[in-house]
Amino acid sequence: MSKRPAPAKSELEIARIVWKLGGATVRQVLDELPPERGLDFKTVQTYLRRLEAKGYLKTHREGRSNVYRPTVRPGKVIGEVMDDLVKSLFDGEVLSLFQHFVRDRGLSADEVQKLRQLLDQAERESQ
Amino acid sequence: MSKRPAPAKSELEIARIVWKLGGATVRQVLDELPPERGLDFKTVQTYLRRLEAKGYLKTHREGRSNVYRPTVRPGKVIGEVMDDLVKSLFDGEVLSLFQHFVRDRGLSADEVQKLRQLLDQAERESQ
DNA sequence: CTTGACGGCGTACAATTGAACGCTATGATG
DNA sequence: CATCATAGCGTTCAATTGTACGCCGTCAAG
Repeated sequence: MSKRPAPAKSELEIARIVWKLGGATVRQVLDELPPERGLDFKTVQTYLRRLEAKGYLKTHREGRSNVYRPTVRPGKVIGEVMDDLVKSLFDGEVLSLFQHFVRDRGLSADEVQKLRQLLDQAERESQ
Repeated sequence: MSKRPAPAKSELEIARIVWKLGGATVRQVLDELPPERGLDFKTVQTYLRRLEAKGYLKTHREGRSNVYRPTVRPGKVIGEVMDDLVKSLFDGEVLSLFQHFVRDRGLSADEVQKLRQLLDQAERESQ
């Protein structure tokens, strides 16, 4: 059960692109990044290598490039990151997190409405 | 407008205690930490000093101890941290974050109900 | 074939983070 | 008063993170 090291923030940014593409080379990830992000090829390469080392991606050779692909469901990774954050910022109470958004930060009417829909839907599906 | 450096995770843990107490000495923070956390006095001291350096706390002498107290509203700090996270993990879409909880992670019936209440209340207050 | 571009792999390197030590001043106690 | 514990302040130190460079092999174009 020895946990993988948590992904760093920049790593997550990269991982999300790999998830979106299902699998990708350094170049493909780089092309997918907003240009104003201004990351170097080698930098992206490093992040991908690190994600592999941490166990979030696996790689296999394809031609002269490495193709990286996910080994863990995105939802699971995001879940781990969020749980950790909720634990350290909201005493593990998801509701406190929601409270922050609804009360402190404030949601737009549109967001509120969409959130209601989400809840209705989840309820219908789960009963 | 030069932003304060974001608080690190351990720092936030400490800051939350200061917020809860309204102001605190190293010793008071230490006493408030769960004992299994196992942090040393000096370590807590370091985190408090760092929070001060980053501009989240100010300190003044009281007897032989320093009392640290907040300089920024907790909601604001949490807001900054959350915004950053939502940006890097959900493309800045708060709704995607909610989606993660409602769909992927799943909320208990109780949590759903409480969340609905939050929404109702917010709506009533804001119109 | 030679050359140049591209990519892999190892390495670098400063900043930040997590955690704590040592020296020193000071206030409480025998 | 002498001693001891406590707290401050400056420092340390390894690990992680953000970002990238250099060397080396290979494939494609002249």
